Amino acid sequence: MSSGRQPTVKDVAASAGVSATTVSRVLGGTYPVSASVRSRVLRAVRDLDYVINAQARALVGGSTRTVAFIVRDLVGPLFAYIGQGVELQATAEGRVCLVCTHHGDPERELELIELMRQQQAEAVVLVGGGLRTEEHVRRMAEIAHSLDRAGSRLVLCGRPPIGADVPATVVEYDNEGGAFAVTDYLLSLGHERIAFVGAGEPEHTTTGARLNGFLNAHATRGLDVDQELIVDGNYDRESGYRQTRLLLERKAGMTAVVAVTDVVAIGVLAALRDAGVRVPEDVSVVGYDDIPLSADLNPPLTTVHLPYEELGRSAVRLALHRDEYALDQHLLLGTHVVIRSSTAKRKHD
Amino acid sequence: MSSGRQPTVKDVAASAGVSATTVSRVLGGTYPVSASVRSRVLRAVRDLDYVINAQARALVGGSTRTVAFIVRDLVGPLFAYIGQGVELQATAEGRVCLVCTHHGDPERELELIELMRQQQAEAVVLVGGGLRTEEHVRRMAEIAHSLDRAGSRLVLCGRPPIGADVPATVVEYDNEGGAFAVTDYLLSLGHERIAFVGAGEPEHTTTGARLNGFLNAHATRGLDVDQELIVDGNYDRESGYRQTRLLLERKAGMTAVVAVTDVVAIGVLAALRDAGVRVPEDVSVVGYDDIPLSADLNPPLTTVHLPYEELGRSAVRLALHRDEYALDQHLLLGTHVVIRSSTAKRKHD
DNA sequence: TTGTAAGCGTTATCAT
DNA sequence: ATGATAACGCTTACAA
Repeated sequence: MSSGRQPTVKDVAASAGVSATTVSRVLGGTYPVSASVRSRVLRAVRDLDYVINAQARALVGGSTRTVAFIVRDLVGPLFAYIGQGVELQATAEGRVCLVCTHHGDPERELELIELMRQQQAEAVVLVGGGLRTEEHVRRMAEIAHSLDRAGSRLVLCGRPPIGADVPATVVEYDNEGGAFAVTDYLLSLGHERIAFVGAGEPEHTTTGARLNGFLNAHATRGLDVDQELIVDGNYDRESGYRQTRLLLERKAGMTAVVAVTDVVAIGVLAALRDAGVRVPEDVSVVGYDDIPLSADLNPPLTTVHLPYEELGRSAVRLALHRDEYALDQHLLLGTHVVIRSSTAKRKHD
Repeated sequence: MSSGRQPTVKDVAASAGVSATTVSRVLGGTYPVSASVRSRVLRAVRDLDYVINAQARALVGGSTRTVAFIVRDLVGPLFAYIGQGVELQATAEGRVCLVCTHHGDPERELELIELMRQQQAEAVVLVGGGLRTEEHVRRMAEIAHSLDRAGSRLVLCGRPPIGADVPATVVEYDNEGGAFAVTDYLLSLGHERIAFVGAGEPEHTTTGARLNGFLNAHATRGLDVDQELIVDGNYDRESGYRQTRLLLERKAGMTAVVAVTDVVAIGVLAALRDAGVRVPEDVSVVGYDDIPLSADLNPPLTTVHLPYEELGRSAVRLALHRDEYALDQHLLLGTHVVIRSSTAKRKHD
């Protein structure tokens, strides 16, 4: 009965007493086939437990119906939500998703794009911010052209465009505007010494833009920023914790903290709590991203809301229908401040 | 110069003045090639910006070097961490990851497995619990055989085995044992009326096993469980919130709550807080999963720790090296209770 | 060491 | 409506 290998169209054809072409037509549904033949074929398919070989189909058909998304990691809440949007839209459009993580290594990111090009992905979605160095941008532009030649599409999701004549789809949210708004909110509460935690990677687009918004909010009000209050760190909870401890130890005297992300803010909150500093009575804290758990933190976190899922969905939608849109696709989604309980008016002492 | 299509081995061969076979050998590194030819080929590859077509290679080479993981959703913290483990191990083994989400729909889960079979995935990893109905188990067993015939491997990650002679790899953690331990801990604190929140899907393996552990812990001490305290719900935060409100409204009089997951526990905590019930002074709360944020909740949550990442890594490792292991692969990873601040001795009034 | 030819499983083209 | 044949891009005998 069953040999060792998988049944192919030929096996099905033989079993149904028709040609391979006919089997293909029944399965593809692209062509008229007589009812009797159709049912015989379908029966053979069931009997043999046949499934089509997607590789072979892609080889001749042209498209793999595959979308790739490349992300820092799967566990960052923000990335996960954007990834969710990517996956949902891809599935809705009948595509399969490939996923890879680069753990913050830009070199690895480039390798992964190459890998996805080998996989003939229809679109390669880069989720989250990236490096902004001249070298990196240049290589990214080259890659965009490579993908374009291959009929694929580079999509920057949560990252600014990399050049006017670079074939890429860009879907970003307003990092600078959101940071401006939330900083301005703190200033309006009377805070004058506001720390920025997580400025460690200024060439990184996300950090850079958020830091700019922070600085601009001060500049707009004619305020100077004490450089002592702008501290390093990456996107980890640990980083927020550590840097806040350092700020406290060196008696920086801030009455508010802007964390580069909600996850960092979680570390900030923990450090303050451990040091016996009350939030928001003594120090106000804000985050960025509005990850779903931020309302359940202690205290609930004031932050900037991002349309994460919409971001992922738009990225895929635009990339797959790029012929229907303008050539230089660029979508900037809005953000808004969500006020919870981690912020309060500055207490004048 | 460049035509519209992607360069192929033939183009590279022509450009380097060699045969396609030689190009393949250079790129595959599987065969001796003279240094001069090698460098000419590599130059042509760079000049033409050639990348190999993974589909075509898979078609002839046999393997796609692809691992699929199918998960409820990407944003559930536990799933994300397990998925992270899957992705890490797959990458470490030189594989590419396909990812799909079924949003809790068992029917959809089966469809996705079929899709992954078409994609010729080397292994199909099902992350998280599943249905335990006779019908579902039967179909799952069939699928395991189908995949096996196709040279692929079904992996159940966080789900019990589905039969002795079913070709599948199983990596689970001790749901029942963990639930037993954490319930026992609450009983040892003097609690007698303990609610179980999230028993809505008893045919679901995860819920079923945890509920069993909860009941056994009582039985072992010869205690009866008031059925009123076992309430419905799924795995959402909202569910935990809603069911807790109902418990309070109907004055169930519990002094402790076991939530089926940490995410549900977050809802429980929120509902208690909103009702002015203090945790742990008035009511103790425990979760399950030990998601990374559970230490940052208000108050920090006592819960059961799972080796999430290890779970995902083992799943992939075993599946890809199944020839080196026993045929019936079954790994049961341990869990342990993590005591934080959401639990306290029952106050006798 | 290198080249020729066949074949992987599918679909598109051209017959019939 | 159905079938034969070529082609997709690659690798692996087999030959030289």
